[in-house]
Amino acid sequence: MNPIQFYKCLADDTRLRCLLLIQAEGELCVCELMAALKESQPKISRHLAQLRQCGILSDRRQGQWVFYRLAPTLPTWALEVLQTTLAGESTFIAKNQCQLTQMGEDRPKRTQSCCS
Amino acid sequence: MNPIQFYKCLADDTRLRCLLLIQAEGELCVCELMAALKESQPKISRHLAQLRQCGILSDRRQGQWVFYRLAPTLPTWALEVLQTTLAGESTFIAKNQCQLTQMGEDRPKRTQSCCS
DNA sequence: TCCATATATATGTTTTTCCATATACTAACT
DNA sequence: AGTTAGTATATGGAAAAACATATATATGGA
Repeated sequence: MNPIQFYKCLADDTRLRCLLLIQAEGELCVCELMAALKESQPKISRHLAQLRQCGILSDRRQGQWVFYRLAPTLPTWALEVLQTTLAGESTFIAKNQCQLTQMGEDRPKRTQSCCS
Repeated sequence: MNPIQFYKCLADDTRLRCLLLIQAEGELCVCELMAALKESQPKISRHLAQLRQCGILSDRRQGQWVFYRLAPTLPTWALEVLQTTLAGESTFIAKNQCQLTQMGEDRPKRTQSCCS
């Protein structure tokens, strides 16, 4: 993981919020991030694609939804950077977490990967 | 410290090298960073000014030289991010550190801040 | 005046965003 | 099974915005 490429990924409002939310929640799909950030679908999708191509996120499809999580191959130092940021600036995504919970029953249900 | 502003500062090759070098060495002046990075004076100076304006670096003048160090007001999480990066990607600045030592006796001498 | 550093302007490049459209999957109906 | 409609996500292309760099010039201290 090239540190410049990594930090360029964190240096955008949309991407950093997505990353910290995914880190806090474990796994999120595009429509959940749209709701949490109140941003358009292409915008969210574009940034997630960039994060995936850089090796920061990995995705899995479950039916119509695509769920994103932190890539298991992410170097330890990069994971620590994300954890440190979330711990030190937890208020940064507070509003987004609130807006995520407001989805209520509209949030897609996760099925375990064993029997999807 | 706004995390987006912070990460934008790290998301540039020149700035990240300067930051990690300063962190590794404690304190460096413009001409030392010019030698370590083999970059022009205005380029180095401009990036250092940005890092200072963002509150990541602080400077002190000693004679003709201006020394930069990490700002004492830097939030803990931001300092930890820098430390984690340096520890995890120490080879990133290896060549720059080598080029810095090649300055030899041309490196400006530090006098303690008490009697500058 | 000389040296180290800072800044202004202009320019070229990268990044971000928007709109439209394409793909992938599901459900319902026949 | 095949067709149609609906939902979720991805992507191509163009316009706009942000960023980095080079050259020239200014400042400030010895």
